[in-house]
Amino acid sequence: GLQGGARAAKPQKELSPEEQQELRRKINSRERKRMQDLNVAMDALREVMVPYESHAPGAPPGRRLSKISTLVLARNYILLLGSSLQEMRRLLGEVSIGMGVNAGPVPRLLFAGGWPLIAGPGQLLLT
DNA sequence: TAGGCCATCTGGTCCT
DNA sequence: AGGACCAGATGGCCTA
Repeated sequence: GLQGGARAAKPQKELSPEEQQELRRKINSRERKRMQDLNVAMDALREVMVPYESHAPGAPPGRRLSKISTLVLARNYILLLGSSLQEMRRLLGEVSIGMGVNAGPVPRLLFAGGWPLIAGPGQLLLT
């Protein structure tokens, strides 16, 4: 019988060592391409995070963000945007109650200029 | 030199 | 069947 189960599908035809080598080369090449595409996406995200560069945990000024820092910081920033939106809606609600929907100045949203530092040095927490 | 970060290879599993 | 996705292993490079 088939010891260990018949799950592993064996190739229709046995491959010669040369063919095996060629197959490996193709698989490796695809994997490299996949990881390179991932890195292109990571760079695009990094580009949007440049204001963080000098604040990256453990990163001296001018140092590019590591992958992990890029992801953690991006997540934190998204979270911050979410709460900012929530706060903005709350303020807008106050204005419309006090002055009517179409009247009055729109409350100024105060952004501190640049990106808030969410994760300080040594803080790489996913919470 | 130890630790962090990274690219690559590899074998396994999942999906089309 | 073949490609995509994933995680473990390994070795190189760099910095404190």
